[in-house]
Amino acid sequence: MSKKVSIKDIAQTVGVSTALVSYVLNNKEKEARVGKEIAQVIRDTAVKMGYQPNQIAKSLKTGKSYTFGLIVADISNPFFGNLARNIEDEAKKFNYTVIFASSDENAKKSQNLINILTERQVDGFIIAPAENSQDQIEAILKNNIPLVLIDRYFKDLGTNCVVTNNYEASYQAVSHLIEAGKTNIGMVAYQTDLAHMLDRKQGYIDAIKDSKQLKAKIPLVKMVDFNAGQEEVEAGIREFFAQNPTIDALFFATNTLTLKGLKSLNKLNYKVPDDVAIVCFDESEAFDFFYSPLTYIEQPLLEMGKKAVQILIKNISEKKSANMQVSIASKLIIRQSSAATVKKN
Amino acid sequence: MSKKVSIKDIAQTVGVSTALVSYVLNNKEKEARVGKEIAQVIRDTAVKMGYQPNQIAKSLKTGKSYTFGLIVADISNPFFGNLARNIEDEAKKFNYTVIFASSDENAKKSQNLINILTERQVDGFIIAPAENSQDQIEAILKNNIPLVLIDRYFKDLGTNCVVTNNYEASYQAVSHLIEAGKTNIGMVAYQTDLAHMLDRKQGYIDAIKDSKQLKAKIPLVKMVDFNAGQEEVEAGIREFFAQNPTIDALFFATNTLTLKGLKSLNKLNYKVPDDVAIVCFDESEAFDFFYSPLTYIEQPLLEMGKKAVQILIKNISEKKSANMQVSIASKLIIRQSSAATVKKN
DNA sequence: ATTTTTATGTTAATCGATTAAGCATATCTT
DNA sequence: AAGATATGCTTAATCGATTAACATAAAAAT
Repeated sequence: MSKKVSIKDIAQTVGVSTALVSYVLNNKEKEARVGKEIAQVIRDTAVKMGYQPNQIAKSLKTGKSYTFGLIVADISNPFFGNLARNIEDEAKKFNYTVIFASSDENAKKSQNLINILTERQVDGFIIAPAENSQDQIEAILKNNIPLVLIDRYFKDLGTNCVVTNNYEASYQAVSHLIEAGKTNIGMVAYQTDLAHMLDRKQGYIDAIKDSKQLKAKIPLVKMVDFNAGQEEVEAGIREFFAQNPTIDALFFATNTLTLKGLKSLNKLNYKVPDDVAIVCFDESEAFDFFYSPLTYIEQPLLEMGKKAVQILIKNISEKKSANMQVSIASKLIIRQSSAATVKKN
Repeated sequence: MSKKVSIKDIAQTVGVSTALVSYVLNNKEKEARVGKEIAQVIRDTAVKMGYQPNQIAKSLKTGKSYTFGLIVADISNPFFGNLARNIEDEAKKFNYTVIFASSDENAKKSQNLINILTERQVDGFIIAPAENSQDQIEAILKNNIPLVLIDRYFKDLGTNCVVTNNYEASYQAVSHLIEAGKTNIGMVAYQTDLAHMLDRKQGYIDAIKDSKQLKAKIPLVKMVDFNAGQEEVEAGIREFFAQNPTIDALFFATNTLTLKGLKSLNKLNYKVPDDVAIVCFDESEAFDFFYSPLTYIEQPLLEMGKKAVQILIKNISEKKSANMQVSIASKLIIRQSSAATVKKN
């Protein structure tokens, strides 16, 4: 390492104290009443010597790292990748940098990541919490580290969170299927207690129950494990149809489930939308290429990312947890996969 | 912030010096000849008080941040998201943490990110360099900060890099199209001087020229701007066909180009593979759902990510740049979109 | 000619660790 | 018994900044 230039080096070259250099380079000349000429000399010398402040030293002294930790389930999932990108961009506006980490929906990993990031003195966390990570979240709060949950949240924890209107969006999506004439709508969801998933489920259930059109108002939900691979999902769907042969529409709870589900339907030779209509939560580049373009719920990832950062920054600067629960509306994008049933005679 | 527990707090509680605490908590009891009993007391107290080392302070003293910077074009692009994930996992094995940033193929942004990360004292960089960022890379090298380029590289810079065999993979892919009976194979590529793209182009060109089968050995390459949206790509492809009406196969240079290209082909009503056969570099979840599943070049993202981290760690620990150029072979996945032409009569 | 201001700088403590060097005691050697 | 060795712990400098408190010379005021 070709020894980096420090404030001390500049001070020596110019022939002043390090204090002066610090004041000037932090634009505190006014408060510190630094002479105009010497200030200019210091600035010029800093540039000439290629000075780059040591953010680590700065952080140690000021207690602010200008970094936050982003913990998602899996950064390679485009849903989180997109979210991460929006968070990154917004964070940059406030001179913040983001350390990311993937928890794989695993509470143990999650705890480990939180520890690592805490040791690194992140100024705050943005977390899409894994199941059973409630204690961890509470611990962060107790340590007074600013925190915003994103995508998921815990009902009985009054933490900051930014989510979409899971219940309403699901309700609307399912209602749309009902209006399209579907009479046996099943839902495929992840087996989890995470509130956002329960909300989506409840939205589905209530839409079914509230329906004036449906004769059989019996919700049919197929649960699949979070870490289920293609085979498990396929087996689940096969079973689902076996138990409920009259299903004529499926509502998928996430993009990953949808992708595996569609592959399963292809294999099982179900035609969309004639045999089964489809609506799904989240989007995917792939949905545009399915032979019957998918109707999906588009989440406001840009707004969610932005908002999460803004709340976090606010919390950091005001150092009291304002506890904002923000819900941003999703949008149902209607396409072919949920086309109205044509009456056959 | 409920004041964090420091080594000093532990020292006071136990009634020893901070040095002793430091030695014990860093498992240097042997070297420092710390008494067995007191060591245990220190350890217990640390746990009881919930001590978490301040990594920032540690970094300042030791000069190692156990962090590296990952700069890619766009973390929301699944290609980079996947790479990032693999890098994250491998880094974790060495107790490293990753700060990520997206350069948007923009040299100015890239320089800005490099500065920010340098100030944060990252121990090393993994970069998928943007066009015209050669100087920046050289500057990092001159500063003796360990660096590994990934995905892309610069021909005349002897830096560490981990890439796939772009030339050979393209050559093989195009040869496959030729064998499948295609006679007018066009390539759609990004307009850039980045070596990996030139390699892909050259692979295409040479495969055409070396062919024994082809009558017209004239390479046809359509260039598209890096930041081209759907419309520009569509216009480009329309033009491409207008100028070369006999094109019966297209080789796309990246996943993003492919996605836009396929949408364009759909709009222009070309059928795959009958009107145009398709092969593309990179993969995408979407490729599985195209009506004619795509033949594509699968890059070894896991190996690339791992290798990049390993080289970086090695460079960091040995503090001399070994300069390894690693190329890992891609794999051609053949599916319907490049099916052999059936002779019509 | 003092005293007060004003203008400019410097000193030194501090953030939370690490670690070489030093200082007692105790235990061996021969 | 006297020096050598081992054991156990402390001191204090250091990493690269920030910043409150203090210092001093020149200009202005009285």
